[in-house]
This record gives sequence, C-alpha cells and structure tokens, in this order.
Amino acid sequence: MLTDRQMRILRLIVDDYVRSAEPIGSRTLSKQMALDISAATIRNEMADLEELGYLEQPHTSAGRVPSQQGYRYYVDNLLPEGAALTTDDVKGIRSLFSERIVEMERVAREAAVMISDLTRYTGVVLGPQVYDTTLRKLEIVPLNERSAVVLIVTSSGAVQNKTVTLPDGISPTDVERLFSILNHRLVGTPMYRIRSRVLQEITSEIARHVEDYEEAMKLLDRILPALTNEHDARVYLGGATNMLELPEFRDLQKVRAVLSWLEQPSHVAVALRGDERNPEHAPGVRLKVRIGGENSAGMLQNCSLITATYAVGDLPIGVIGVIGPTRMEYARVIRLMQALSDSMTDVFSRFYQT
Amino acid sequence: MLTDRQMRILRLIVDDYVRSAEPIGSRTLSKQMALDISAATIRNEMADLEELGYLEQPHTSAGRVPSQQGYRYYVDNLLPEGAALTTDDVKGIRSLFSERIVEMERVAREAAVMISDLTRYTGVVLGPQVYDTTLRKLEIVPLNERSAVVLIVTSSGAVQNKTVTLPDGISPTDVERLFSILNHRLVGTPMYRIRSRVLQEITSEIARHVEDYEEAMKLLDRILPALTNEHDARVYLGGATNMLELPEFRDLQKVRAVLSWLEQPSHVAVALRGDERNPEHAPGVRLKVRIGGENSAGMLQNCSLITATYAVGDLPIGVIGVIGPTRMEYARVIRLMQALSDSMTDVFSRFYQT
DNA sequence: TTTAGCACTCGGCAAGCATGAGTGCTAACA
DNA sequence: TGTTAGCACTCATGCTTGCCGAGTGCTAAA
Repeated sequence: MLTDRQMRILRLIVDDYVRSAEPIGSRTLSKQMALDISAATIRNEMADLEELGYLEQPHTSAGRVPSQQGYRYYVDNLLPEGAALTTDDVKGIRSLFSERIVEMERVAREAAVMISDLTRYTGVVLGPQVYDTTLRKLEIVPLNERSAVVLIVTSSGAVQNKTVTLPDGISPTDVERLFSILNHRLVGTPMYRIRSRVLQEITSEIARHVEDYEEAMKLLDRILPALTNEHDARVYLGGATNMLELPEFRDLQKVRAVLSWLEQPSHVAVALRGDERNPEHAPGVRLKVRIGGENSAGMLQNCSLITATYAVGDLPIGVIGVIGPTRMEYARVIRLMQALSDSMTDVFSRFYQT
Repeated sequence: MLTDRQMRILRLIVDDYVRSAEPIGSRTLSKQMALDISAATIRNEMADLEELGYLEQPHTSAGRVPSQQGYRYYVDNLLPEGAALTTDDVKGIRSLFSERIVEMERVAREAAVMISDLTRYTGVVLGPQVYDTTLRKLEIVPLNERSAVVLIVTSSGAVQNKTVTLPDGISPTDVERLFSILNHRLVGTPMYRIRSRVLQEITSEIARHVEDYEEAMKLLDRILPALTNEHDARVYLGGATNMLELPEFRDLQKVRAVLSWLEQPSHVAVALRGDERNPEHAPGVRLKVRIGGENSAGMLQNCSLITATYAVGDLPIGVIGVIGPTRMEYARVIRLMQALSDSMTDVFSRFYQT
C-alpha cells in the first residue's frame, strides 16, 4: 500500500515523464512540486518506490522513470477524475457523423485517422464484423457470358461482393432459379449457419427445380465460400508515422519493428481482439488498457494499447484502439476512446438496430 | 555523345552503386573491371563523365555516384536487353491469379504486396477505376424502417454500396417503383452521364408513377451522389517499411517525410496517375520511369517511381507502381512491372471484357 | 522524520587524432 | 595522343580522451 505522499510523487513523475520523455530527478521534482518537500526526502521516497517496483532507473545517476507496474498503478488508481474532453475533441468526434450517409465501413476508416489526429499516436480500428447477423439479400448480377458479381447483404448493412466465373454450361434461367431458391430459403438465416443449411436442406430443393443440377451445384460451390467466409478482418490504420515523432522511437530498429508489425493486418487484428477468453474480458468491459509487456505481441513491449469496443445495441461489432508509447497520456486518451466508442455505438444502434 | 568506353564505365558504376550504395572509386572499378584499364585512365574518364553531368561526387575525395541524368541515360540506353525474369518472379506473378474467383479489387491489393515482396521496395497500386463503364444494376435492400443499403454494380464488376437513411414518410411501394424506374432507364448508361440523364429525363417519369413525389425525390437526392461520385481512388500499399532498410533512408527525417507522404492516398494517387496531359504520356505508353527530381512530388526527390498501367482490353483502368530509391535495380524492376501489368491486363480482359 | 552536504557515477558531447579511400595533377611512357 | 605510375592533398569516419552536469546514496545534523 502506498502512502499518500508516495502516490502524489508517483503521479507527478508519470505526468512529468509523459510530457518530457526524460527521467525525472529528485531536484527537479522538488522544485516544481506544489507542496514543499526537499529533494533529499524525495530521493528517499523514490528509492522506496523503486524497491516496490513502481519506478526504475535507466542507469545509476539518471533520474527515475515509471516502470510498467508504475503505469499500471497510475491507470488504476491515480487518473485525474474530472476534466472532461476539450471542445475540440468533441467537435472532432461529432464531425465523424455529420453526413447523411452513415456507412459503418467508412466511419471505421475515418475513425482511425481521427484517433491519430486527436492523440498524435497511432489509431487502429477493427472494422465492423457481425457474427450473428443474418442474411438479408443475395443477388447475382451477370457481367458477361463468363462472369458475374455476387452480392451479399447482411442485416447489419454490411455488403460483400465477389466476382465469380460462371460454369460453362449453365443457363441464365437456372442461375435465376438457384438464386431465387437461395433467397427464399436463406434470408433471415444467421450467417454462420448458412453452410450447414445449404448442405442439409437446400440441395434437394435445387435438384427439384433446376434443369442442370450438376452445373448449378458447381456455381453454388463457388459462391459458398464467399457466403460463409467470415468477412476477413479489415484493419484500418491512421497516423502510423506519428510513431516516428516520438523520442522513444529514435532508433531505426525499433521503428522498423513496430511499423512492419503494423503493416500486417492480421497482427493488428489479433492484438485488437485481445484474448477473448481472458478473465479481464468480462462482459460489459468495453475499455481495456494494456501496458507494455501486458501485450502479447512482442513488438508492443514498449507500447501501450488502449482499446474500446463499439456495438450495435448490446452486440459488440468492432474495436477501436490507440497504439502509443507506454509513456502515454492515459487520462486524455482513455476519455477520448470512451467518448468515441460511445458515439459510434450510439449512432450505429440508431441506424442499424432491427 | 558518349564513347563506348564511357558507356561501359557508366554502366559499371550504376550497377555497382545499385548493389553497394557506396560511391565508386577509380581503383575499385579498375580492379573488378573485365577489360584492363588502369585506375588513372578511369579517373580521367570519370572526370569527363562528371563534367558532362552523368556522375557526381558527394564530396571531394569520395568516389563517384550516378547523377539523375546518369540514371536517365542508363535507363534509356544501357539497360541489359536479354535476361528474362527468374522463375521465382514468374511464379509470384502467377500466384496472384491462381484462384477461381478473380476479383479486381483483391488482385489490386495483393499486387501491391507482391510487388514489394519481389522488389524489396514499396509497391503501390491504384485500384481499377473505369471511367466509361456503364451502370449494370441498381438495387436497394432495406435494413429496417429507417435505413437501407443501395448497391451499384457497373459493367466492370465494381460494386459500390452506400447506406442511406430513408425519408420518413416514404412508402415501400414508392421505393420499389423508384428503383424500378431507375433500373429501367439507367442500366446501360455510362456512369458519367447518369446525373444529367436523371435530372433531364427521369424526374418527370418519377412524378408520373410514384405516389409521394416529394419523398421519392428526397431519397433520389440522397443516392445520387453515391451514383455519380466517381469511385474515390483506392490506393493500395505494400511494404512501405521496406524503405527503412535502405541506407539512403538512415535519416529519420527522410523516412518520416516519405512515409507520411505515402500515408496520404491522395498524394500517391496523383503521383501514380502522373500528368496525363504530359507529352510523355503518349497513347500506348504503358510504362513510365520517373527518376528523382523528375517526380512532381517533392517528397520523391530521392526516389524513383516506375509505373505501368493495366487495362481491360484497350482501356487502361489502373496503375501499378514501385517506389524505391533512385539507386534502383531498374532492369529487373522494369521487366517485373511489365510482366505484371501484362498479366493483369490479360486476366482482367478475359474476365471482364464485354 | 526531514534536511543539508559531500563524494561518486555515468551518459553525452566536443576536441583531437589516426586511418584509409579517393582524388587531381604532373611527368614519363608506348 | 592516349595511357599509366607516382605523389601530395582532401575529407569522412571512427576512436580515444577529457570535461560537464545532472543525479544518486550515504552520513550527520536539525
């Protein structure tokens, strides 16, 4: 248990270090500290805090720097409570939804850029992905004799399109019939059940209604993956180069490690989703702060990741996040993410909830 | 006019510098040079080449480095002719099209990554954009009482979707009628003519057939931008972090400049499209090499950009490109881009040409 | 418990120095 | 006239050295 004074000192060190990125010495601290304690006393307290694991020294005779545990304590216990968002921040968030056309995908993409603009860190968004949406409409639009576009619309308003080659022998009427059957039988089916329903119930019906069963099944085979493929994770980045401005990444090696990690959407997706089986992922927890080594991704040892889910109604459909140095403006960023995720949830729920 | 020997020397310098990234001295060159000329002679030739503007010295008493003009001469006159692509390269290109489902958008995205993998530079692709495609299908799928998804399919197989808010008072029947009219009258119309046709010819027909003209027009107003908006340029990047491996970008400032330039799709799109009014953009010219300062973008002063268009039939629909240092493996990259653009054109033409 | 004083530590920076690759010039050579 | 060898000179690079200053831990006094 930390004493009151230790908490005050820890908070000051974190705040100062976040601002300056330089180790804080006892002397400096004693000067700028409101309450008057001498440098020597602070030295003693600092030594204690270090022993407890909240601070560390880059090397002897440098100032102290918060340790991972120190940041954790700060986030859990020392965050300044009040202090709402600035009006600029609020304006930024509002501007995301100013248009008449609210398209999830686009909001997600722009949210990433907005996060990076407002925080000067890297914004990261996992596009909306609705696991138990249902099929709303299935459509095929022929392009020429050999190919066609298949459109899949889900109840959440997500649209997928796939270009397919038509089997050589198939007749337009059969294509039409096939899709009419599929629509008739599958609309309203949850996406994840489509594959089994097709295989179990629908093939026989197809056999009854189309002329050339062989060819129809060939076509079905080609569109089935598109239908059941969970929409691959779309990851949107914003301001990845902001990393380059940070003093902790003055080293080219580190920059490269982080940037090429960011370049792989699958990496980012995994990090954003987090371990969903994790106890910390209790239901109702929307916001997560993972500091340094708490991240499973090795590349993020020196980074903190703050994520928040956004939802339609009660159903989380995606994740927004910020990647920055462990030396992050936690208070502000947390509030920002909270506000943004709330806004997105709000708007999406209004538009898409059935 | 360069003498034969000068050309040989220039070629050797470029080749060597591309490999080593270090200024070439006369001594080094005379050793590795097949034909036996002494260092002193080479020094004289180099001095001449420098005077002519093909070489430059980073500082007195360093070796020589090709100048922009030197690279230009190399690309125009000294490219080794034969030397086909390696089998690995060919395999890479093939793998792009291995799947049954050939979706332009996806091929474009993956092409960017592939270019970067094969070249170790940065791959850059401008997604397919077909200016004089025609409308193939217009569809609206309601999501709930308040919103719907509008699908737009063009003759090239590109699909756009926009989520719209339905005007409050509109009846489902009116929506259906509106779309039936639009489809009936607009399918087959070139995209760029849609706006004018709607305004000139179709509003009157709508007035005749729907019950609530006011509301129908409100809805039409909302979808019209989506229809006529030229599909905004989609830019795909691959291997942007490859830049970090290059010795010319050991300086953080330069890295930042280039990477944040790359982060702005609009910048990249402009560079890729190039000045289409440029004399160099003669019809039939598919491949362009822009070296250093030949790029209009200031950020690319130290870079070379090699672009090639891909097409459906004779109609160019997009651009692939490589951004690398001026010290680029021109021969290989040029062949690669040529091969890739040919393949893409080939496959797309087979699938999408009407 | 707090404070002042003191010796000690260590990173960072600048100056000085040696090294070596490379040049231009001149003079001799084929 | 073109080619080569030799020589003095230049300059980036890397290493060593020494100094500075911020900061610490410890001890002794308040």
